Amino acid sequence: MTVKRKGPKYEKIIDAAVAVIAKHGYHQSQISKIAKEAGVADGTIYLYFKNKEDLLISLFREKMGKFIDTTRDEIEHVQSIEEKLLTLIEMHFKQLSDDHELAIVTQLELRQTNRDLRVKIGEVLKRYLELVDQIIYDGMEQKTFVSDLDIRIVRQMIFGTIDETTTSWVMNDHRYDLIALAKPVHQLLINGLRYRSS
Amino acid sequence: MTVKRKGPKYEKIIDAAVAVIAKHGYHQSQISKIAKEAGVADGTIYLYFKNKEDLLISLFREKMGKFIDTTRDEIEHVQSIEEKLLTLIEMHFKQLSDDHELAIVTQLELRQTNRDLRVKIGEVLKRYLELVDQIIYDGMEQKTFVSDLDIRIVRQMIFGTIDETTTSWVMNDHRYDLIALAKPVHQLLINGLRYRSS
Amino acid sequence: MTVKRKGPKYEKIIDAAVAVIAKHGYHQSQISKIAKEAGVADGTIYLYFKNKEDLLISLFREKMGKFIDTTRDEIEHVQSIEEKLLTLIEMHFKQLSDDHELAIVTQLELRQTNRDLRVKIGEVLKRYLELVDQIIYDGMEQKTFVSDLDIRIVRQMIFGTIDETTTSWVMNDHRYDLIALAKPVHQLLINGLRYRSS
Amino acid sequence: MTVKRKGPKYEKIIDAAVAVIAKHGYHQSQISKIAKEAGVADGTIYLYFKNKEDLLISLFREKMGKFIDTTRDEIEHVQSIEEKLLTLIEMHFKQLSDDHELAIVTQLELRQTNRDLRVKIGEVLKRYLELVDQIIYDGMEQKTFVSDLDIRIVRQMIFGTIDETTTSWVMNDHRYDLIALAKPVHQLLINGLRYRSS
DNA sequence: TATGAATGAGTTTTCATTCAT
DNA sequence: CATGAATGAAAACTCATTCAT
Repeated sequence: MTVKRKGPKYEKIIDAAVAVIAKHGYHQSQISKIAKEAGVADGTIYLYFKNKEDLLISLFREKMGKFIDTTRDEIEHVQSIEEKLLTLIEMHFKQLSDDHELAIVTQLELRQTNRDLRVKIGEVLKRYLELVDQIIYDGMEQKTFVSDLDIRIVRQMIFGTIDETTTSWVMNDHRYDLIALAKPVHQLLINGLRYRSS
Repeated sequence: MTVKRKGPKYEKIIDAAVAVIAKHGYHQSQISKIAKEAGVADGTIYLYFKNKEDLLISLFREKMGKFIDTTRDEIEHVQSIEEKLLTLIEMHFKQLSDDHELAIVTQLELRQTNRDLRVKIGEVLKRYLELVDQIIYDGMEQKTFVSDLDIRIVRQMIFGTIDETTTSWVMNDHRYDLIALAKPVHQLLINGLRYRSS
Repeated sequence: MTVKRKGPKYEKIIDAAVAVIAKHGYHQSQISKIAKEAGVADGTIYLYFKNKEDLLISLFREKMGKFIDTTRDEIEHVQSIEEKLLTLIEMHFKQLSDDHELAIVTQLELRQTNRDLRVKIGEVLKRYLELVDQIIYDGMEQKTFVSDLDIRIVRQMIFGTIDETTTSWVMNDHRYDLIALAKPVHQLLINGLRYRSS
Repeated sequence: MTVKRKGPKYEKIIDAAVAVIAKHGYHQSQISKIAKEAGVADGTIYLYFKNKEDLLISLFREKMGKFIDTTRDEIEHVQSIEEKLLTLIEMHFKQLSDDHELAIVTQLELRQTNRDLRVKIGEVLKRYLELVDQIIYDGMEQKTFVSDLDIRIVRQMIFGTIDETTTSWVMNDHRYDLIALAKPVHQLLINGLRYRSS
């Protein structure tokens, strides 16, 4: 039994899942609750998704796919490496600022899943990390960035910083303006901690 | 019914929990499995812990407590701010390198818990983040670090980078030397990404 | 989650509960045993009842409801107060004689439940006691009964006598004809203990 | 391993059981709680009682034994049959009025036990019912009471009425004077319900 | 395509009882 | 005599998934 991966209900179910998970938390998001929110029967979900894990991965894949595509498009439109990094950060913060529910789901709730699911989520994230890697690589190439460092470490600093910043913002109930943090975060990543006189 | 929070079995049960969770994953770590590993009866666990959640929080509190205390002691023994930050990173990497099971549990498995438990884990982590904050604060005071930035952002960069680096290492099955990454990570945080001629 | 309170399985489960409790006793009547007797899965019971307590209360309410309705109907068809009382007693004895399992459940097993459940059972019984009260009240009104006594005491005598008689019959394994006791019990309640010459 | 059935701790444990059951209810009266109330260790209870059921039966036997002995003594001191019945009722109400805790335990809590235990309780009660039977028998002999009725039915009326009256009083939190009900209850049992002109 | 009633596997926790000290 | 730490059996309930309609 193969499943349909499109149709209006496909998206409706995914959006319902995001809404339900954001509102009730991962462990209180039963299939029946998601089905009700989507306005379909429980069984209908299994016409579009193989099982619950498949729904969650699909959710992450669909939402992150658009997230990554949009980010990539924006990055292409700017020239300098430093600006590309700034754009990446801005887009990250902006897109999650624009969709609080999605932010809750990706930063908090979907991390409560089991190891298997998280491995698959990691695979989706790879495409995003490749974006980061490309910026780092180009920056090193043209000597905008220091080039004697392991690219993985740099990637972990950039992603770790962005991710931690976003998670803190979500855990503080989106109380402050996340987008405003893009510039100082960018500056910090570029210039580092060291104080330089003059 | 109040519980005993000490005695040889208290520690034995916590260590058993770490071992079982590291081996089988959070969701496959039933009380009966932990009891068997600890060499006690299921009911004995409830003489020392109120319930399963209490066991997990206690686990985190005990292990993180030592982790934080050790880190603080080491930091006090060095003078310069930059060295203090290096020591913090080194201690973080060293302690988790020395205990792969604990690394798996804190970086991967204990993050799969529900919101309530994670909030309590967050409270334990606060003491660690205060260590970080102190270094940042002192560094800004004495102009070792740039001082025009929000201390929270700096904290999020430092902790996010360390945490992401550690998690990647765990997800790659501890295949490489984590401690060796302390220096380059430290350098990166201090100097930032910018290439500087001269 | 709201539950369905009707359908063929609803009744089937209640009847299974009566049978299982009558046979194995209250404390040996696990949900799994009742489900098996009813020919449904354990989980199905929770589609029709909120929890085990809800099943037991529903059982009592359904069975006692019919019991009371039938009794009331019969009482209405007789004219004199004394006959009404006799009918009440006869109906009580007859209905439990006709359903030994129900007699065991209501007289012995359901009294082993906790205070909360017994309070709710008491509320159902109230409707029965109102029947008794009505007879007493009418009897006093029209001077068929002595009227200078507390109605509560009279009610407690009538109900206490009927209930004790029934319980004894159940505890003696229904060995004798309960219905045959209706007339002498009635006579005793009406005439009292006193010997009256001629 | 045989148990000691006397000594100061034997009584202390029984009294503790009454107090704990009256206060917390039958199902919340764990051995450990009773032991604590009695000021002994859990294990000590098993030096005096075979098991928990044995403790409960012993409790009932001790308390009911005194109850019955006292009642019998009082009955012997009065002459007429009618007065003997009145004395029985008065003693019943008086003794439970004097010990509210005991009243709760015997009327409500100890009835929640399983069939086996209740059978054994029934055996203790037999001695009490024999007292009742004796009064009925003598009353019939000397034509104070009607003599054409089954003695069991009369016993069930008398005991059922007294028991139901007492239980109602306990369930109404001993709010009214139980002893005051002895006379009207007695009168009702003797004279019955029938209104007699002149 | 869609439904939703039915399934049944799986786990935490309590507490009477034991027995080494 | 007395202790109290340790034992381990036992049961209600949830929810992802199926399948007859």
